[in-house]
Amino acid sequence: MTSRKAKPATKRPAASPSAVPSAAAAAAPSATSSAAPSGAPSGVPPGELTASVEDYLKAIYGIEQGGGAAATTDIASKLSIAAASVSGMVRRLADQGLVSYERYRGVRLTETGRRAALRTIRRHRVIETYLAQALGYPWDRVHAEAERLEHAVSDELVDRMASAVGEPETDPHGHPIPTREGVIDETQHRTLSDVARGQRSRVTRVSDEDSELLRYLARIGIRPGVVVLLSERAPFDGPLTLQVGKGSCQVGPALASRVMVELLPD
Amino acid sequence: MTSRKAKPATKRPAASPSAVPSAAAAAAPSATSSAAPSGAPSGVPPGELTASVEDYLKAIYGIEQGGGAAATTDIASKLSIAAASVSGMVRRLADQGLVSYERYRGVRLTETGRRAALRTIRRHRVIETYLAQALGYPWDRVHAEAERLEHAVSDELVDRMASAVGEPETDPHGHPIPTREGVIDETQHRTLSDVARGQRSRVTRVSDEDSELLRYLARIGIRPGVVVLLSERAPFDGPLTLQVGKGSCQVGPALASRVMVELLPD
DNA sequence: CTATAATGTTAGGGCGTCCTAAACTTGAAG
DNA sequence: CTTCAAGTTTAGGACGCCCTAACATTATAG
Repeated sequence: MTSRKAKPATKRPAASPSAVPSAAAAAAPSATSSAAPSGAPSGVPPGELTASVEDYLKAIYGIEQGGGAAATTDIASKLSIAAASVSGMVRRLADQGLVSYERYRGVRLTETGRRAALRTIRRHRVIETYLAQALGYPWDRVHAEAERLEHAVSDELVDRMASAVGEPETDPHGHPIPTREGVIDETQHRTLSDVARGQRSRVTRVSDEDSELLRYLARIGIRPGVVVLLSERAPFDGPLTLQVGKGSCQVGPALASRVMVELLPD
Repeated sequence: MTSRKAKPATKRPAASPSAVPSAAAAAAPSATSSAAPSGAPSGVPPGELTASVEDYLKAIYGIEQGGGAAATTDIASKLSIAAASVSGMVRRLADQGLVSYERYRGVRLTETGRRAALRTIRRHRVIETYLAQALGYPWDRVHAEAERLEHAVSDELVDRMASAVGEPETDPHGHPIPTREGVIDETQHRTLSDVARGQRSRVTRVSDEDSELLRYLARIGIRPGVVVLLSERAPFDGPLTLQVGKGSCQVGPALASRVMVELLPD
């Protein structure tokens, strides 16, 4: 439950007395796990989600962050599976009350689904951070390891790992770690591609899934916290010239779009 | 994301565990089904075993340690599944060359199966040790956590954990940890039940699966390394009286049979 | 050396997850 | 408004792993 309180009763669309608010159904933010006799189709003992389901929820969460509902094909490509398989699974997720779903219209996480997604994301990022800080894992390999471990660790272990590395707020790639309570910073950052010529910016996050990209970024000195000056940008989506530390380098748009930054004054 | 999609079977060559002392291997009399039949790629690149398969191999290894071939029902009860399910799985294990199997005659690990089992056992025990030593896990809870993690960790992570806690030779319950190369101390220890009255012995290992038992053992001071004097033994499989440290206690045969010891000279 | 008990296997299902092929929806372009 | 491509769903399979029932084999006891 990240968005404090959120919508339940407070956010009704004003005076309109028309008591036919469409299928507001899925919203039903029935508190935690308990009964929820009315809306909930079939209960899922929390913590009983399969690895697959957790992967779907994570994927859907990620897609929703960049727009409205998650489309079948987007989910499919993010998970590297066939779109047809997604259709089937999505129905099951809906049956479990984790997503709301209208055929041909995409998927949205319910509050329950969102919480489950954030729990998995927390696990993933805590594990990544722990591996890097406590076990000296290189930052380009923590993702793959966390991808498997996130489905196997207990809440207790995650909490112990988090506290062992000082309750970190971001993972090694700069992504925010949800709290135990499911609160996460959802600020959208712009990427290096959005930075104007002459602008200085500070790297906040980098895409973490591509190991090779991460190794390259490390080599040219780009990691969260580093300040970058975009000194030149070739036209037609050409390469950008960057000043990083006391060196400089040129990067293509594919890389630039994977580096998130915040603009610095002046 | 997890890349499923196992179409072009192009996985890593699965780093072979270096110096393996000769593979006496499956050259045994008429190995059931040695190689993959033509056509269907039924070969299993090592390291691609499912969690279930790893559990079976571990169970079979454990049963073989206490006698010859592993019986279907023993495997079933160790894994808490129906005997019929074991029959089916065992056939699949044989197809993969992990066990040799003769109907109605029980199962034996092949050399390949044995190595796989030991790798899983190494993972399990390294994880247990790491959790206890590096993260302060209580010894009665490491087993359950390791039981899930053992199927998810990479070899690299296991090695890093092992080296972080000083390449331990035993887990927190005293069980020997196989080396990377699959070498393990298979000495059979006697249990407290086998100790004669007046004998002193040193605890070497304790059964690790029962969390309650472990808590109780901790309470009465029994852990690997501790010296115990068996001062009294009631007849008819009755309780034993032990001197542990400067205290004394009485324990029943169920507990005594779960504590492994080595006898001390008088 | 038979009965019967213990043990093991086959038959027939079910669930979860994935796949390909084929049909259907939707939305945008003509 | 029709047409078509892109996106989505259904149909029909497959595989892994589990289950219960029923049947087969082996072991044991009289």
